[in-house]
Amino acid sequence: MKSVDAPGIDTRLPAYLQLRDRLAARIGNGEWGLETALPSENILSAETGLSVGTVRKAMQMLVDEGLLERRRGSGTYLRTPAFNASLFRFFSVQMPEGQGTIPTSRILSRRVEKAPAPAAALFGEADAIHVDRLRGDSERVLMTEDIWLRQSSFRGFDTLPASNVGPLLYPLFLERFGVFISRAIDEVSFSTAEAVIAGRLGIDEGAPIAVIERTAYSADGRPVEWRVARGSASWFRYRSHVGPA
Amino acid sequence: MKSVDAPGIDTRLPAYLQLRDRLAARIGNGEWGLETALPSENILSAETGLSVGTVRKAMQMLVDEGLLERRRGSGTYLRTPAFNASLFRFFSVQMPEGQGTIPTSRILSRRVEKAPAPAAALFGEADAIHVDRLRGDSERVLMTEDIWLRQSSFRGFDTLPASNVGPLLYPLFLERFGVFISRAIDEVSFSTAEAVIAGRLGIDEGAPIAVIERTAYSADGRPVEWRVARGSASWFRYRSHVGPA
DNA sequence: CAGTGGTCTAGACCACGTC
DNA sequence: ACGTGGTCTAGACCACTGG
Repeated sequence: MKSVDAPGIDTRLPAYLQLRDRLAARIGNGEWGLETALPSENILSAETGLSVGTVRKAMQMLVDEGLLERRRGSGTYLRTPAFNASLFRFFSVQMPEGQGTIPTSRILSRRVEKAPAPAAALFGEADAIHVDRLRGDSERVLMTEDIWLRQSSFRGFDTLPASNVGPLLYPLFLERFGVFISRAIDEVSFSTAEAVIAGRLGIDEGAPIAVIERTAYSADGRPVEWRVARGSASWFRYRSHVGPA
Repeated sequence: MKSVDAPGIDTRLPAYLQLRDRLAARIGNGEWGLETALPSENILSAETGLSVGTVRKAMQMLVDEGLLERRRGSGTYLRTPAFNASLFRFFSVQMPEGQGTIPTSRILSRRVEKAPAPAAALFGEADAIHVDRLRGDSERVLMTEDIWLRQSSFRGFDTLPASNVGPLLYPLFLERFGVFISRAIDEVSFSTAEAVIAGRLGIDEGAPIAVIERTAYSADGRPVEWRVARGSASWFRYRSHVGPA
Protein backbone atom coordinates (compact mmCIF):
# COMPACT_ATOMS: atom_id res chain seq x y z
CA MET A 1 0.00 0.00 0.00
CA LYS A 2 1.18 3.44 -0.88
CA SER A 3 0.47 6.11 1.72
CA VAL A 4 -1.18 9.38 0.77
CA ASP A 5 1.32 12.02 1.80
CA ALA A 6 -0.17 15.13 3.31
CA PRO A 7 0.20 17.17 6.49
CA GLY A 8 -2.21 16.28 9.24
CA ILE A 9 -3.14 12.93 7.76
CA ASP A 10 -2.67 9.92 10.01
CA THR A 11 -0.76 7.38 7.94
CA ARG A 12 -1.80 4.56 10.23
CA LEU A 13 -5.35 4.87 8.94
CA PRO A 14 -6.57 2.71 6.06
CA ALA A 15 -5.69 4.13 2.65
CA TYR A 16 -9.30 4.93 1.74
CA LEU A 17 -9.75 6.99 4.92
CA GLN A 18 -6.54 8.90 4.30
CA LEU A 19 -7.70 9.65 0.79
CA ARG A 20 -11.11 10.72 2.08
CA ASP A 21 -9.48 13.20 4.49
CA ARG A 22 -7.16 14.43 1.78
CA LEU A 23 -10.03 15.04 -0.61
CA ALA A 24 -12.15 16.68 2.10
CA ALA A 25 -9.28 19.08 2.79
CA ARG A 26 -8.90 19.91 -0.90
CA ILE A 27 -12.64 20.51 -1.15
CA GLY A 28 -12.45 22.77 1.89
CA ASN A 29 -9.63 24.72 0.21
CA GLY A 30 -11.99 25.51 -2.62
CA GLU A 31 -9.97 23.60 -5.18
CA TRP A 32 -13.03 22.75 -7.21
CA GLY A 33 -15.97 24.99 -8.05
CA LEU A 34 -19.62 24.07 -7.97
CA GLU A 35 -19.84 22.93 -11.59
CA THR A 36 -16.31 21.59 -12.00
CA ALA A 37 -15.92 17.84 -11.96
CA LEU A 38 -13.38 16.38 -9.57
CA PRO A 39 -10.65 14.19 -11.08
CA SER A 40 -12.12 10.91 -12.29
CA GLU A 41 -11.65 7.65 -10.42
CA ASN A 42 -9.07 6.51 -12.96
CA ILE A 43 -7.05 9.68 -12.65
CA LEU A 44 -7.12 9.67 -8.86
CA SER A 45 -6.15 6.02 -8.97
CA ALA A 46 -3.12 6.83 -11.12
CA GLU A 47 -2.20 9.85 -8.98
CA THR A 48 -2.38 8.03 -5.68
CA GLY A 49 -1.15 4.61 -6.75
CA LEU A 50 -4.27 3.10 -5.19
CA SER A 51 -6.61 0.80 -7.05
CA VAL A 52 -9.80 2.19 -8.52
CA GLY A 53 -11.89 0.28 -5.98
CA THR A 54 -10.14 1.98 -3.09
CA VAL A 55 -10.48 5.41 -4.66
CA ARG A 56 -14.14 4.64 -5.21
CA LYS A 57 -14.62 3.81 -1.55
CA ALA A 58 -13.09 7.12 -0.48
CA MET A 59 -15.25 9.11 -2.88
CA GLN A 60 -18.38 7.17 -1.98
CA MET A 61 -17.77 8.07 1.64
CA LEU A 62 -17.80 11.77 0.77
CA VAL A 63 -20.98 11.20 -1.20
CA ASP A 64 -22.59 9.56 1.84
CA GLU A 65 -21.48 12.48 3.96
CA GLY A 66 -23.22 14.85 1.61
CA LEU A 67 -20.13 16.59 0.25
CA LEU A 68 -20.13 15.14 -3.24
CA GLU A 69 -22.62 14.13 -5.86
CA ARG A 70 -21.98 11.58 -8.60
CA ARG A 71 -23.30 11.95 -12.14
CA ARG A 72 -22.93 8.83 -14.19
CA GLY A 73 -21.23 9.37 -17.51
CA SER A 74 -20.19 12.87 -16.45
CA GLY A 75 -18.17 13.00 -13.25
CA THR A 76 -18.23 13.74 -9.55
CA TYR A 77 -19.18 17.23 -8.36
CA LEU A 78 -19.51 19.32 -5.23
CA ARG A 79 -22.91 19.35 -3.64
CA THR A 80 -24.48 22.10 -1.56
CA PRO A 81 -28.07 22.88 -2.44
CA ALA A 82 -29.90 19.85 -1.07
CA PHE A 83 -28.38 20.10 2.34
CA ASN A 84 -29.15 23.76 2.62
CA ALA A 85 -32.73 23.16 1.62
CA SER A 86 -33.04 20.63 4.41
CA LEU A 87 -32.02 23.29 6.88
CA PHE A 88 -35.23 25.20 6.31
CA ARG A 89 -37.52 22.46 7.33
CA PHE A 90 -39.15 24.52 10.04
CA PHE A 91 -40.91 26.56 7.42
CA SER A 92 -42.65 23.46 6.14
CA VAL A 93 -46.13 24.53 7.22
CA GLN A 94 -45.86 27.95 5.70
CA MET A 95 -44.68 26.79 2.34
CA PRO A 96 -46.27 24.47 -0.16
CA GLU A 97 -44.71 21.13 0.73
CA GLY A 98 -41.75 20.19 -1.42
CA GLN A 99 -41.38 23.54 -3.13
CA GLY A 100 -38.06 25.07 -2.18
CA THR A 101 -39.08 28.68 -1.82
CA ILE A 102 -36.28 30.45 -0.02
CA PRO A 103 -37.50 32.59 2.82
CA THR A 104 -36.54 36.24 2.81
CA SER A 105 -33.76 37.32 5.06
CA ARG A 106 -32.82 40.68 6.58
CA ILE A 107 -29.59 41.08 8.46
CA LEU A 108 -29.82 43.71 11.19
CA SER A 109 -26.23 43.62 12.37
CA ARG A 110 -22.88 41.82 12.12
CA ARG A 111 -20.42 42.43 14.91
CA VAL A 112 -17.59 40.77 16.79
CA GLU A 113 -18.79 40.40 20.38
CA LYS A 114 -18.15 38.47 23.53
CA ALA A 115 -19.65 35.06 22.80
CA PRO A 116 -22.44 33.71 25.01
CA ALA A 117 -21.32 30.82 27.21
CA PRO A 118 -22.54 27.94 25.00
CA ALA A 119 -20.86 29.37 21.91
CA ALA A 120 -17.64 30.20 23.75
CA ALA A 121 -17.43 26.67 25.11
CA LEU A 122 -18.17 25.17 21.70
CA PHE A 123 -15.62 27.24 19.83
CA GLY A 124 -13.00 27.44 22.55
CA GLU A 125 -12.83 31.19 21.84
CA ALA A 126 -14.03 34.09 23.96
CA ASP A 127 -15.25 36.24 21.09
CA ALA A 128 -17.45 35.36 18.14
CA ILE A 129 -19.09 37.04 15.17
CA HIS A 130 -22.68 37.81 16.05
CA VAL A 131 -25.23 38.02 13.26
CA ASP A 132 -28.67 39.39 14.05
CA ARG A 133 -31.18 38.51 11.44
CA LEU A 134 -34.89 38.34 10.60
CA ARG A 135 -36.45 35.66 8.43
CA GLY A 136 -39.85 35.62 6.89
CA ASP A 137 -41.78 35.67 3.67
CA SER A 138 -42.90 38.59 1.58
CA GLU A 139 -45.63 39.51 4.05
CA ARG A 140 -44.27 39.17 7.55
CA VAL A 141 -41.44 38.23 9.88
CA LEU A 142 -41.58 34.57 10.90
CA MET A 143 -38.44 34.12 12.94
CA THR A 144 -35.62 36.05 14.52
CA GLU A 145 -32.19 34.51 14.52
CA ASP A 146 -29.11 35.15 16.63
CA ILE A 147 -26.15 33.51 14.95
CA TRP A 148 -22.67 33.18 16.41
CA LEU A 149 -19.84 32.19 14.11
CA ARG A 150 -16.45 30.87 15.13
CA GLN A 151 -14.26 33.90 14.62
CA SER A 152 -11.15 32.08 13.50
CA SER A 153 -13.08 30.26 10.77
CA PHE A 154 -14.99 33.24 9.40
CA ARG A 155 -12.60 36.12 9.95
CA GLY A 156 -13.81 39.11 7.99
CA PHE A 157 -17.43 38.00 7.69
CA ASP A 158 -18.57 40.98 9.75
CA THR A 159 -17.04 43.46 7.31
CA LEU A 160 -18.11 41.77 4.08
CA PRO A 161 -20.15 44.15 1.88
CA ALA A 162 -23.84 43.54 2.48
CA SER A 163 -24.38 43.00 -1.24
CA ASN A 164 -22.29 39.84 -1.03
CA VAL A 165 -24.45 38.31 1.68
CA GLY A 166 -27.50 36.55 0.28
CA PRO A 167 -30.38 34.87 2.08
CA LEU A 168 -28.47 31.58 2.41
CA LEU A 169 -25.38 31.60 4.58
CA TYR A 170 -24.06 28.09 4.07
CA PRO A 171 -23.17 28.47 0.36
CA LEU A 172 -21.40 31.70 1.26
CA PHE A 173 -19.44 29.93 4.00
CA LEU A 174 -18.15 27.47 1.43
CA GLU A 175 -17.37 29.99 -1.28
CA ARG A 176 -15.76 32.71 0.84
CA PHE A 177 -14.30 30.79 3.74
CA GLY A 178 -13.88 27.22 2.51
CA VAL A 179 -16.12 25.98 5.32
CA PHE A 180 -18.50 23.20 4.38
CA ILE A 181 -21.31 22.65 6.87
CA SER A 182 -21.83 18.91 6.86
CA ARG A 183 -24.14 18.31 9.80
CA ALA A 184 -25.98 20.01 12.62
CA ILE A 185 -27.84 19.27 15.82
CA ASP A 186 -31.10 21.04 16.49
CA GLU A 187 -32.79 21.37 19.84
CA VAL A 188 -36.40 22.48 19.87
CA SER A 189 -37.96 23.91 22.99
CA PHE A 190 -40.72 26.25 24.09
CA SER A 191 -40.66 29.64 25.73
CA THR A 192 -42.46 32.98 25.87
CA ALA A 193 -41.60 36.16 24.02
CA GLU A 194 -39.69 38.94 25.70
CA ALA A 195 -40.54 42.47 24.66
CA VAL A 196 -37.88 42.87 21.96
CA ILE A 197 -38.61 39.50 20.39
CA ALA A 198 -42.36 40.08 20.55
CA GLY A 199 -41.96 43.41 18.80
CA ARG A 200 -39.93 41.89 16.00
CA LEU A 201 -42.33 39.01 15.48
CA GLY A 202 -45.41 41.19 15.76
CA ILE A 203 -46.91 39.21 18.62
CA ASP A 204 -47.82 40.06 22.22
CA GLU A 205 -45.21 40.14 24.92
CA GLY A 206 -45.39 36.86 26.81
CA ALA A 207 -46.93 35.05 23.84
CA PRO A 208 -45.72 31.46 23.31
CA ILE A 209 -42.71 30.99 21.03
CA ALA A 210 -40.76 28.06 19.68
CA VAL A 211 -36.98 28.12 20.09
CA ILE A 212 -34.56 26.22 17.87
CA GLU A 213 -30.96 26.06 19.01
CA ARG A 214 -28.67 24.76 16.30
CA THR A 215 -25.05 23.72 16.49
CA ALA A 216 -23.51 23.28 13.05
CA TYR A 217 -20.31 21.39 12.32
CA SER A 218 -17.91 21.76 9.40
CA ALA A 219 -16.68 18.83 7.35
CA ASP A 220 -13.63 18.46 9.59
CA GLY A 221 -15.93 17.89 12.56
CA ARG A 222 -15.45 21.19 14.40
CA PRO A 223 -18.40 23.26 15.62
CA VAL A 224 -18.33 26.54 13.67
CA GLU A 225 -21.81 27.97 14.16
CA TRP A 226 -24.29 28.26 17.02
CA ARG A 227 -27.63 29.85 16.36
CA VAL A 228 -30.85 30.47 18.23
CA ALA A 229 -33.99 30.95 16.16
CA ARG A 230 -37.30 32.10 17.64
CA GLY A 231 -40.76 32.17 16.10
CA SER A 232 -44.37 32.23 17.16
CA ALA A 233 -45.41 28.84 18.51
CA SER A 234 -48.80 29.09 16.89
CA TRP A 235 -47.73 28.36 13.33
CA PHE A 236 -44.53 26.53 14.18
CA ARG A 237 -43.88 23.04 12.83
CA TYR A 238 -40.59 21.19 12.82
CA ARG A 239 -40.00 18.04 10.79
CA SER A 240 -37.27 15.56 11.57
CA HIS A 241 -36.18 12.26 10.07
CA VAL A 242 -34.96 9.67 12.54
CA GLY A 243 -33.04 6.63 11.39
CA PRO A 244 -31.61 6.05 7.90
CA ALA A 245 -32.98 8.52 5.38
CA MET B 1 -24.68 -12.89 -12.99
CA LYS B 2 -26.93 -15.31 -11.20
CA SER B 3 -30.28 -13.96 -10.12
CA VAL B 4 -31.50 -14.39 -6.58
CA ASP B 5 -34.79 -16.24 -6.94
CA ALA B 6 -37.52 -15.16 -4.54
CA PRO B 7 -41.12 -14.00 -4.73
CA GLY B 8 -41.60 -10.26 -4.83
CA ILE B 9 -38.00 -9.54 -5.80
CA ASP B 10 -37.46 -7.52 -8.95
CA THR B 11 -34.92 -9.47 -10.97
CA ARG B 12 -34.10 -6.41 -13.07
CA LEU B 13 -32.44 -4.85 -10.07
CA PRO B 14 -28.69 -5.21 -9.50
CA ALA B 15 -27.76 -8.45 -7.74
CA TYR B 16 -26.69 -6.73 -4.55
CA LEU B 17 -30.04 -4.97 -4.22
CA GLN B 18 -31.93 -8.19 -4.80
CA LEU B 19 -29.87 -9.86 -2.13
CA ARG B 20 -30.47 -6.96 0.24
CA ASP B 21 -34.22 -7.25 -0.19
CA ARG B 22 -34.06 -11.00 0.21
CA LEU B 23 -32.09 -10.70 3.44
CA ALA B 24 -34.38 -7.95 4.76
CA ALA B 25 -37.35 -10.23 4.19
CA ARG B 26 -35.67 -13.13 6.00
CA ILE B 27 -34.83 -10.82 8.89
CA GLY B 28 -38.44 -9.67 8.99
CA ASN B 29 -39.57 -13.31 9.10
CA GLY B 30 -37.61 -13.71 12.30
CA GLU B 31 -35.22 -16.23 10.79
CA TRP B 32 -32.38 -15.13 13.04
CA GLY B 33 -32.55 -14.29 16.75
CA LEU B 34 -30.89 -11.38 18.46
CA GLU B 35 -27.69 -13.21 19.35
CA THR B 36 -27.52 -15.55 16.38
CA ALA B 37 -25.00 -14.70 13.70
CA LEU B 38 -26.27 -14.52 10.14
CA PRO B 39 -24.56 -16.77 7.58
CA SER B 40 -21.05 -15.54 6.89
CA GLU B 41 -20.09 -13.70 3.74
CA ASN B 42 -18.39 -16.81 2.37
CA ILE B 43 -21.43 -18.98 3.00
CA LEU B 44 -23.84 -16.49 1.48
CA SER B 45 -21.48 -16.16 -1.47
CA ALA B 46 -21.56 -19.92 -2.02
CA GLU B 47 -25.35 -20.10 -1.54
CA THR B 48 -26.12 -17.29 -3.95
CA GLY B 49 -23.41 -17.83 -6.52
CA LEU B 50 -22.42 -14.19 -6.12
CA SER B 51 -18.90 -13.05 -5.34
CA VAL B 52 -17.99 -12.16 -1.77
CA GLY B 53 -17.67 -8.48 -2.69
CA THR B 54 -21.24 -8.36 -3.93
CA VAL B 55 -22.57 -10.16 -0.85
CA ARG B 56 -20.58 -7.70 1.24
CA LYS B 57 -22.20 -4.76 -0.47
CA ALA B 58 -25.68 -6.11 0.25
CA MET B 59 -24.91 -6.73 3.90
CA GLN B 60 -23.20 -3.37 4.30
CA MET B 61 -26.35 -1.75 3.01
CA LEU B 62 -28.39 -3.37 5.78
CA VAL B 63 -25.78 -2.24 8.27
CA ASP B 64 -26.10 1.33 7.00
CA GLU B 65 -29.86 1.06 7.31
CA GLY B 66 -29.50 0.08 10.93
CA LEU B 67 -30.77 -3.50 10.62
CA LEU B 68 -27.49 -5.31 11.10
CA GLU B 69 -24.34 -4.93 13.12
CA ARG B 70 -20.96 -6.42 12.18
CA ARG B 71 -18.57 -7.88 14.73
CA ARG B 72 -15.16 -8.57 13.31
CA GLY B 73 -13.89 -12.06 13.99
CA SER B 74 -17.35 -13.14 15.09
CA GLY B 75 -20.08 -12.52 12.55
CA THR B 76 -23.00 -10.30 11.54
CA TYR B 77 -25.94 -9.90 13.92
CA LEU B 78 -29.34 -8.28 14.21
CA ARG B 79 -29.39 -4.87 15.77
CA THR B 80 -32.27 -3.36 17.72
CA PRO B 81 -31.25 -1.64 20.94
CA ALA B 82 -29.46 1.44 19.68
CA PHE B 83 -32.21 2.49 17.35
CA ASN B 84 -34.86 2.08 19.97
CA ALA B 85 -32.90 4.18 22.39
CA SER B 86 -32.73 6.92 19.81
CA LEU B 87 -36.51 6.99 19.67
CA PHE B 88 -36.72 8.42 23.16
CA ARG B 89 -34.76 11.51 22.44
CA PHE B 90 -37.57 13.83 23.47
CA PHE B 91 -36.91 12.90 27.08
CA SER B 92 -33.40 14.22 26.80
CA VAL B 93 -33.84 17.05 29.27
CA GLN B 94 -35.54 14.99 31.89
CA MET B 95 -32.99 12.23 31.95
CA PRO B 96 -29.29 12.34 32.68
CA GLU B 97 -27.84 12.78 29.20
CA GLY B 98 -26.49 9.61 27.64
CA GLN B 99 -27.86 7.22 30.21
CA GLY B 100 -30.53 5.05 28.68
CA THR B 101 -33.07 5.12 31.47
CA ILE B 102 -36.24 3.71 30.00
CA PRO B 103 -39.27 5.80 30.87
CA THR B 104 -42.15 4.07 32.58
CA SER B 105 -45.14 3.19 30.49
CA ARG B 106 -48.76 2.54 31.35
CA ILE B 107 -51.14 1.32 28.70
CA LEU B 108 -54.70 2.47 29.29
CA SER B 109 -56.37 0.67 26.42
CA ARG B 110 -55.82 -1.34 23.25
CA ARG B 111 -58.73 -1.50 20.81
CA VAL B 112 -59.48 -1.85 17.15
CA GLU B 113 -61.16 1.38 16.10
CA LYS B 114 -61.93 3.48 13.09
CA ALA B 115 -58.58 5.08 12.25
CA PRO B 116 -58.26 8.88 12.21
CA ALA B 117 -57.87 10.28 8.72
CA PRO B 118 -54.05 10.58 8.63
CA ALA B 119 -53.59 7.01 9.83
CA ALA B 120 -56.24 5.63 7.48
CA ALA B 121 -54.60 7.37 4.53
CA LEU B 122 -51.16 6.17 5.54
CA PHE B 123 -52.15 2.55 6.02
CA GLY B 124 -54.74 2.32 3.28
CA GLU B 125 -57.05 0.70 5.83
CA ALA B 126 -60.18 2.09 7.51
CA ASP B 127 -59.57 0.50 10.91
CA ALA B 128 -56.47 0.45 13.07
CA ILE B 129 -55.35 -0.76 16.47
CA HIS B 130 -55.50 2.16 18.87
CA VAL B 131 -53.18 2.14 21.87
CA ASP B 132 -53.74 4.72 24.58
CA ARG B 133 -50.75 5.09 26.81
CA LEU B 134 -49.07 7.25 29.45
CA ARG B 135 -45.33 7.75 29.72
CA GLY B 136 -43.38 9.20 32.55
CA ASP B 137 -40.85 8.50 35.22
CA SER B 138 -41.32 7.16 38.71
CA GLU B 139 -42.77 10.43 39.94
CA ARG B 140 -45.10 11.78 37.31
CA VAL B 141 -46.73 11.51 33.90
CA LEU B 142 -44.69 13.29 31.24
CA MET B 143 -46.53 12.48 28.03
CA THR B 144 -49.71 10.93 26.77
CA GLU B 145 -49.56 8.93 23.58
CA ASP B 146 -52.16 7.89 21.08
CA ILE B 147 -50.73 5.19 18.88
CA TRP B 148 -52.36 3.73 15.80
CA LEU B 149 -50.96 0.52 14.37
CA ARG B 150 -51.57 -0.88 10.92
CA GLN B 151 -54.04 -3.64 11.65
CA SER B 152 -52.86 -6.06 8.98
CA SER B 153 -49.29 -5.89 10.27
CA PHE B 154 -50.05 -6.24 13.98
CA ARG B 155 -53.15 -8.45 14.00
CA GLY B 156 -53.72 -9.69 17.54
CA PHE B 157 -51.76 -6.97 19.29
CA ASP B 158 -54.90 -5.71 20.98
CA THR B 159 -55.57 -9.06 22.64
CA LEU B 160 -52.00 -9.85 23.68
CA PRO B 161 -51.75 -10.48 27.45
CA ALA B 162 -50.69 -7.27 29.18
CA SER B 163 -47.78 -9.09 30.82
CA ASN B 164 -46.22 -9.56 27.40
CA VAL B 165 -46.24 -5.85 26.62
CA GLY B 166 -43.23 -4.09 28.11
CA PRO B 167 -42.38 -0.39 28.10
CA LEU B 168 -40.73 -0.59 24.68
CA LEU B 169 -42.98 -1.43 21.75
CA TYR B 170 -40.48 -1.70 18.91
CA PRO B 171 -38.64 -4.78 20.19
CA LEU B 172 -42.03 -6.41 20.69
CA PHE B 173 -43.01 -5.56 17.12
CA LEU B 174 -39.96 -7.40 15.87
CA GLU B 175 -40.28 -10.43 18.13
CA ARG B 176 -44.03 -11.02 17.88
CA PHE B 177 -44.88 -9.64 14.47
CA GLY B 178 -41.63 -9.70 12.50
CA VAL B 179 -41.91 -5.96 11.91
CA PHE B 180 -38.65 -4.05 12.11
CA ILE B 181 -39.10 -0.30 12.47
CA SER B 182 -36.24 1.14 10.43
CA ARG B 183 -37.01 4.84 10.28
CA ALA B 184 -39.53 7.46 11.30
CA ILE B 185 -40.53 11.05 10.63
CA ASP B 186 -41.35 13.30 13.57
CA GLU B 187 -43.26 16.54 13.38
CA VAL B 188 -43.07 18.83 16.37
CA SER B 189 -45.59 21.57 17.01
CA PHE B 190 -47.19 23.41 19.92
CA SER B 191 -50.77 23.58 21.10
CA THR B 192 -52.82 23.98 24.26
CA ALA B 193 -54.15 21.25 26.53
CA GLU B 194 -57.78 20.16 26.32
CA ALA B 195 -59.42 19.12 29.57
CA VAL B 196 -58.73 15.37 29.27
CA ILE B 197 -55.12 15.85 28.30
CA ALA B 198 -54.57 18.46 31.00
CA GLY B 199 -55.97 16.11 33.61
CA ARG B 200 -53.67 13.32 32.57
CA LEU B 201 -50.59 15.49 32.53
CA GLY B 202 -51.49 17.26 35.77
CA ILE B 203 -51.43 20.72 34.20
CA ASP B 204 -54.04 23.43 33.75
CA GLU B 205 -56.55 23.28 30.95
CA GLY B 206 -55.33 25.56 28.18
CA ALA B 207 -51.70 25.28 29.28
CA PRO B 208 -49.18 25.04 26.43
CA ILE B 209 -48.24 21.54 25.27
CA ALA B 210 -45.78 20.11 22.78
CA VAL B 211 -47.13 17.71 20.19
CA ILE B 212 -45.01 15.14 18.40
CA GLU B 213 -46.59 13.33 15.50
CA ARG B 214 -44.55 10.36 14.41
CA THR B 215 -44.92 8.19 11.34
CA ALA B 216 -42.86 5.03 11.59
CA TYR B 217 -41.89 2.82 8.66
CA SER B 218 -40.96 -0.85 8.62
CA ALA B 219 -37.88 -2.21 6.90
CA ASP B 220 -39.87 -2.84 3.70
CA GLY B 221 -40.72 0.85 3.53
CA ARG B 222 -44.41 0.73 4.48
CA PRO B 223 -45.85 3.00 7.17
CA VAL B 224 -47.01 0.78 10.02
CA GLU B 225 -47.42 3.17 12.95
CA TRP B 226 -48.75 6.67 13.48
CA ARG B 227 -48.58 8.17 16.92
CA VAL B 228 -49.33 11.49 18.56
CA ALA B 229 -47.50 12.27 21.79
CA ARG B 230 -48.38 15.24 23.99
CA GLY B 231 -46.50 16.67 26.93
CA SER B 232 -46.23 19.91 28.85
CA ALA B 233 -44.35 22.47 26.78
CA SER B 234 -42.56 23.86 29.81
CA TRP B 235 -40.06 21.04 30.22
CA PHE B 236 -40.12 19.89 26.61
CA ARG B 237 -36.95 19.62 24.59
CA TYR B 238 -36.52 17.77 21.31
CA ARG B 239 -33.11 16.98 19.85
CA SER B 240 -32.57 16.19 16.18
CA HIS B 241 -29.54 15.43 14.06
CA VAL B 242 -29.59 16.84 10.55
CA GLY B 243 -27.22 15.62 7.90
CA PRO B 244 -24.95 12.58 8.12
CA ALA B 245 -24.67 11.24 11.66
C1' DC C 1 -17.10 7.89 -29.93
C1' DA C 2 -14.29 8.23 -25.67
C1' DG C 3 -14.77 8.89 -20.88
C1' DT C 4 -17.49 8.58 -16.77
C1' DG C 5 -19.45 6.21 -12.93
C1' DG C 6 -22.09 1.45 -11.67
C1' DT C 7 -21.73 -3.36 -11.10
C1' DC C 8 -19.24 -7.55 -10.45
C1' DT C 9 -15.46 -11.00 -10.10
C1' DA C 10 -11.88 -13.87 -7.92
C1' DG C 11 -8.63 -13.69 -5.74
C1' DA C 12 -5.00 -11.65 -1.79
C1' DC C 13 -3.45 -10.41 2.96
C1' DC C 14 -4.64 -8.57 7.52
C1' DA C 15 -6.78 -7.86 12.41
C1' DC C 16 -9.49 -9.75 15.44
C1' DG C 17 -12.61 -13.31 18.28
C1' DT C 18 -13.58 -17.63 19.58
C1' DC C 19 -12.53 -22.03 20.69
C1' DA D 1 -5.78 -22.69 14.56
C1' DC D 2 -9.57 -21.36 12.30
C1' DG D 3 -13.25 -18.50 10.80
C1' DT D 4 -14.93 -13.90 10.81
C1' DG D 5 -15.20 -9.38 8.86
C1' DG D 6 -11.88 -5.32 6.92
C1' DT D 7 -8.94 -3.78 3.36
C1' DC D 8 -7.13 -3.91 -1.21
C1' DT D 9 -6.03 -5.33 -6.00
C1' DA D 10 -6.51 -5.61 -11.07
C1' DG D 11 -8.99 -6.54 -13.93
C1' DA D 12 -14.04 -7.16 -16.57
C1' DC D 13 -18.43 -5.50 -18.74
C1' DC D 14 -22.30 -2.30 -18.66
C1' DA D 15 -25.21 2.20 -18.93
C1' DC D 16 -25.00 6.59 -19.47
C1' DT D 17 -23.26 11.55 -20.88
C1' DG D 18 -21.07 14.43 -23.67
C1' DG D 19 -18.97 16.25 -27.65
